[in-house]
Parts: sequence; C-alpha cells; structure tokens
Amino acid sequence: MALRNADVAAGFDEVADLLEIQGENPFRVRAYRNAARVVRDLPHDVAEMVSAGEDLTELPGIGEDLAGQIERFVKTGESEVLSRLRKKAPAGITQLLRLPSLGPKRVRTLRDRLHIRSLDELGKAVEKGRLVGLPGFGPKTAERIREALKAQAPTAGRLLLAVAAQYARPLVAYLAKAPGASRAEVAGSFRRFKETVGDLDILVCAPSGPPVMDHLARWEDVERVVARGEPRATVVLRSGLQVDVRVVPAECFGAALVYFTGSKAHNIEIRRLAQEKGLKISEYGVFRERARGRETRVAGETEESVYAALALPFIPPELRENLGEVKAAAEGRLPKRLVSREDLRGDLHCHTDATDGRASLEEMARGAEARGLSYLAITDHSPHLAVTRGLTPARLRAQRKLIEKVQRKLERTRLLAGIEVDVLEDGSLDLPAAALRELDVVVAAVHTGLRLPREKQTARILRALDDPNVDVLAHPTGRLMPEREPYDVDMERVLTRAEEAGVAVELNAHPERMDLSDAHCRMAKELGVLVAIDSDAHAPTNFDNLAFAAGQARRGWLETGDVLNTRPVAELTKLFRG
DNA sequence: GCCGTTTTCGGCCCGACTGTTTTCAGTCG
Repeated sequence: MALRNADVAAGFDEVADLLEIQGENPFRVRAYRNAARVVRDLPHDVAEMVSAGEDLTELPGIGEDLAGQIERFVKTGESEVLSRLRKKAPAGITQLLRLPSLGPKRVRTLRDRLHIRSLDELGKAVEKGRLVGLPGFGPKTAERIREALKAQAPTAGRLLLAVAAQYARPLVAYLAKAPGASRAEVAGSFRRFKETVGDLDILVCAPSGPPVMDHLARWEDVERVVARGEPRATVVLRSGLQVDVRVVPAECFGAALVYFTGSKAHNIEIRRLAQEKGLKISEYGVFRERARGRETRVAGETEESVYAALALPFIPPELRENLGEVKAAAEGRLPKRLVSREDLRGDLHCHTDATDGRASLEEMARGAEARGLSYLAITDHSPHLAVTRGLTPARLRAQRKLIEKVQRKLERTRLLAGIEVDVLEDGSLDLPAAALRELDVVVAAVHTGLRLPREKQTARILRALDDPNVDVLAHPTGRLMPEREPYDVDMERVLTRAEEAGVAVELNAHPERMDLSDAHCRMAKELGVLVAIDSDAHAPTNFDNLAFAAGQARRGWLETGDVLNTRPVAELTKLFRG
C-alpha cells in the first residue's frame, strides 16, 4: 500500500513538532514544516515521482537530505527520523501543541516537570491545579487550557468558504461603517479563495483603533473578546468562528493587506526577496535601511506599491501560496488574465425537481437568466441513481418537450438538453448510446462504487472518457468536505486521457465538493485539458456558488481560455460535435 | 535543513498581545 502525499506531509509535520519540543534549531524545524507543506500541495503523487526517478531537489525547500528522506519514507513506509524521535518522545505529546497557549516551550516544561505525555494526563494535572506555579504558567494560562480541554473542538474545524462568506459579508459591511473607517476588507485565506477557512482576518482602514474595536465588540454575533489591543483584536462569534480585526491608517493599508492576506509562506518569500534588495517589509510598509538604524518608508499605501518596491507586478491573492508565483512574477510569467465569475457565460450542470433538484425547470432557467447566464444545460440524473428517481429514456424525451416549452418564455438564456449520466462500476454508461446522442450535453459522473481500488477506479473512469458521447467528466474525485475523502484514482492518467478524448473536466462549485482541487486545476492546465466550471445547482440560489469556484480556478492559475464555459454557446456545441 | 551574480558558511520574516515578569519570554498569526 503506497504512501500518499498527505501521509508524508503528516510525518514531516510530526517531526517538526517533536524537534520543536526538543528545543531544536528553529530553522531546521521550519525546513521540515516547509517540506510538509510542499509535499501536501503537490499535484502529483510523490511516491510515483520517486519511482519515476524524478529529482525531488527541484522542489522548493527540498535539498539532498530531505529528498533522500522522502525517498526512503515512501519506499519503506517509515521515516527513520520520525521513528528515532518517537522513541525519545511519548506518543501523543504533539497533541498538546494544538491547545491554545501551549507552544513547544510550555509543552517541554509540562513533560519535564510533570511527566505529562497526553491530553488525558494534562486534563488530570489541570484539575488538580498542578500547572499554576510552573515557570511560564500562571492562573490565566491554566484556566485557558482547562477551558480548551473542556470544549475539545466541536467547532474547531475549518469552515467551507461559502459558509464563512455568510458570516464575513455582513460583518465586513458593519465594520466599514465604524467611526472613522473608510473601508474594510476580508483578507486571509478567505481573500485567497481557499476552499475552507479556519478564521476570518478583517482589515479596517481608520486613523484610530479604539473606536473601531468598540464598534466591533457591539456586533450582534460577537460572543466574546479573546484579545484586544490598539490596532488589533480577536473575537469569537457565536458560530465559533474566530475573527481577527486589524485597524490601520490609509498610508499602511496596502502593506497591511498584503501581510494579512498571506499566505504565510508567500509573506516569508517576499520578505526574503526584500532583504536581498536591502529592504524590509512589515505590515506598516516597505522600508529602506539608512545609516544609524534609521529607515525610510518607500511603499505601503497600496498592494501594488508594495510589489512594485520589489520590482514585481501585482500578484493576485489567489496565487499567493509560494508555489512559484513570486518567481513567475519576477520573470513576467504570471497568467495574463485569470478567469473570473464574469467570464462564465453559461453553466453545464444543474438539476430540477424531475430528479433531486428542489426547483422546477422553469424556476431554474429563470434563476440562470436572472444571473446573466447566456446558456444553461439541464442535466438531471440517470436511472441508476434510484434515490433521485433518475430519468429513463422515456422521461428524458418528455423533459426535452418541457425544455422547448420553457425556452419560448426566456429572452436571454439558451437551454441545452443534457444528462448527468452515471458511470457504472465497469465504466459503461447508465443510458443507451441512442438516448445520449440526442442530447446537447452529456456530463458523466461516478456516484457509486466509491471504494474501488485505485487501479479499477482509474480504469473505470478512463473507459467512460473513451465513450464518444461524453462531453464533461463531473466532480472528478468525488470528495465531499469534510466527511468524504476523494476516491482513490490516478488523476494524472484521468486528465491525460481526458485531453486525448477531448473531454472537459468539471470544477464543481458545490461548496462541499469544489472538485477539482486547485492543484488538479493547475495539472489540467498543464496537460491541456479544458475545465468546465459548473454549479451543480439544485436550486436557483446555488448558481451563486459559481463565484467561489471561479476563485478556486484562479488558485489553479486558470485563465479565461482554459475554461470551457467562457465560450459562447455556438462555439461550445461545435466542440461537442467535434 | 536549505541556500547562494555580494556567500559552500552563516545566515534564515516581522510585529502584536498576553501573562508573566520586574524588563521580557512565549505564543500567535
């Protein structure tokens, strides 16, 4: 059983945790953390890269030593560094780091003074009041730990982007009206359109902090204030979502926006670049060192000015992951025009109440028209998905009549007749070819047999791609966040075959799916596969999710030309026929 | 542990807040 990228990443993260608790060189710790991140975000299987003999030292932050470690890790299933560290450290001690106020130093104190090795033992020690009086532990710290242990993370997970947006938008609108505020922006992973966000980072432009913080504390959703200073505060909303608010004056706003948008890895990279140029970047601006410790400010009012000070063009937030964007910017190789929601002319995947949708065909069509979509494919389920009352060929023909009838009532949106046809376990399709040939669009999807072994799952999907009637492969990895992992499939082979067969792959905008991932979008682009950004709407409001999917596509470096449904409908039907 | 048209050794991003201090360490982002 092959080791996955996530396994390797988790191993290196644990190495970093254990080294940190030991008090190792922090830069060595950082090297392992960086390696974990790089491997986790890799679009290819690192195990396959190893067996193909690829040079892992090409990866950023991976040198001779780590490349060798990765190689042995995936071949033997074991990291010798990790095994060695685990022998010295009790299992479970890294769990302690997840608690607030506990970092490596205090965890070490707990281990050395009280021989605490697990959350359980920590809990007992806290209840007996044994923490207070240890160096670095006072009553407040002990109490915070006690509360965190009691709460044990019912809401500690990350929120889906679309869910976080429901909390972020009203709050940011409210903060923009704080006394003295001229604008407010959500930064952080939310602004980078990450598929999930852990907390909200909100930046408010105002001359003075305290009036804004008073205003914040009065927001109806605020449950408690965790920390509060002049320019910075942290609150927890009733939903459990943590919100960090930072107030900055106008001349710093750009620098603060860069800093608060992150990612952390991107910030470290641009600060390193700044150092090379004799500059220093902080959330207050870009500074040039002068004699006798004095410094002059050279940029900061806008994000553009910060990047310009580094001789870089503006880097869109969605690209700021330190996955090559800084180098690409320096060399003028950034994507010219990343795709946006406004570029999407149509949608090729939605459902109606004929199967599991919650709205009629006419309501769906009007919903699409109201949102400016110039075409919409009606793609209900096929018979195999019995729970949805999937369409038989006869019902499919009847739906065709209904489409023609509704079409006559529409002014600006062209309806396409389609189907989301099930890919059966042997890779054949759930409807006869004759029925599929009559349709404008055939979207193929796996809904059952999710646990097939990798080889069978891959072969099954490849066979479906070879069917000449298939136009789009829907939600290609089948994941549902947070509970269902993607099925085990070789995406590189799937995407390669999709390119050969002229089939587009879907980026499904359902908030729990967001399937393709950003890394797979980038892989699709490299392999020359068109991506269809589809809503999979089951109700008219679901069309609004397209904006989040467009954000994910930008994270995958996709430009307008890389996306199938940026094309006008005439061009599209030509592509399908061909 | 990584990395290099100023370096193969000596650096490695930067600042705020809290709680613990009695001038600052640890944590966090």
